[in-house]
Amino acid sequence: MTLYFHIDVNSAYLSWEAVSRLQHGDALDLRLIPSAVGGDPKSRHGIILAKSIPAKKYGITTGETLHEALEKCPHLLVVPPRYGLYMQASEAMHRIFLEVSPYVQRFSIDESFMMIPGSGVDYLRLGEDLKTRIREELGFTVNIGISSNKLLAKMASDFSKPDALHTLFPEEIPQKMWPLPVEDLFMVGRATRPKLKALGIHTIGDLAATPRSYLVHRLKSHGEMIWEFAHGLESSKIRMDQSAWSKGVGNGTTLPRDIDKPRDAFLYLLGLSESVALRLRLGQKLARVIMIRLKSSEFKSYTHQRTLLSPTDETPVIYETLKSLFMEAWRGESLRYLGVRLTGLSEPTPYQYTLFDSPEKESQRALDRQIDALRLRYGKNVIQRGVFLHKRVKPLIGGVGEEDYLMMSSLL
DNA sequence: TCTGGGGTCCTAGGACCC
DNA sequence: TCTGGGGTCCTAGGACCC
Repeated sequence: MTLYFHIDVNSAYLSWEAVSRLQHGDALDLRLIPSAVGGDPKSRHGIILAKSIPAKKYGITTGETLHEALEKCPHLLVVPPRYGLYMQASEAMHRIFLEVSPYVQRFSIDESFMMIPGSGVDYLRLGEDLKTRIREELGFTVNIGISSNKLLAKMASDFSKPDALHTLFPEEIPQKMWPLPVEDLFMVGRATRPKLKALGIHTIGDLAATPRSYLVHRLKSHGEMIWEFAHGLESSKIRMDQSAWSKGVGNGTTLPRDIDKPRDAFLYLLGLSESVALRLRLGQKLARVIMIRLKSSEFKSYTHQRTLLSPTDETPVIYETLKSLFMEAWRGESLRYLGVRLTGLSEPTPYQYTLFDSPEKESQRALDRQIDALRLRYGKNVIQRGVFLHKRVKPLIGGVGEEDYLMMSSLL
């Protein structure tokens, strides 16, 4: 029988912070005290990203505001996130996985699936050895779930934490999975949960006992999917060699303060264009659809998009399109967030010039590439557009920092 | 000191073509 | 003047995940 493992780092960001600090001579282990990784409230990024187990005992939850967390636990130690460090830790763990099996799917920065082919494998031993190896070589703990498909392996890895190994084979479903609250099921989120409650469905077992046709009637294809999940039915394969994104790439940011002038919005859009276009070019893709996302100070979010005649990876084309999209979409209210997303991706070779492309097209692409090379070699701050001088807006906004460079560094 | 950022997939309506 | 159906593409919004 083919086996699937799901490996999940316990309190990932916080564990990695703790390990890094210990390695750099810090005597304090963040995992042993009430602590959290969180953003900066001054720039309106103040939410809890990860918490220690002692912090959890105070009722602190991921996603809540730092303000709320500090009310629950005034002596909570909060440290800022360092995404570059987390990418390194994730990479190191991934390299260990590949020594165990070539069939590894990275599901997120701290979760992976692994397929173990063949029969007669001592999977408990294999799992325990993997846990031990990660703990001894990398200094942090993981949960491992084992089953005959990815869904059940993922459900198993969530059972009890930390540093635990669980199985959830089909015959164990009634005993181990059906008693759990329905919101513990993968793909039952905060919108589906109340709908199910209204139907009298409170546990995963209740969901499994509900007629499939009834759920399809009420919840369409989503209902069908979660009914199958409740029965442990899932058969997707390991998806290998996936980049972090394959359908689209985006960057967005909550603004340090509300803005209500297009001129201010344009500066952020330029910074977002630079980072998203750089990522697109590093991934060697072109995009045909450009989308802007706006969020008002009242948290009302909306999007506007345009499909281009020919796909592009050029920063100026993306930026000019975004300005135009902004002017069409903006409802005149003050804005809290601006985001950019590029989809409709294609391969850039050979570049398809249209009849109307100007000769400057070639030189613009060459310029973009030279700037990319400089940023990769000397860091993202080595070169920036003049409009950002003496401004507080960053010339590259969003996740194009150490993390993406690290992802790409194996190519360079 | 209110509420992050980066993804995927699905649905529904309208345009457009045959 | 009115009446069709199917297929594809585009757009906007919403649900879910980490």
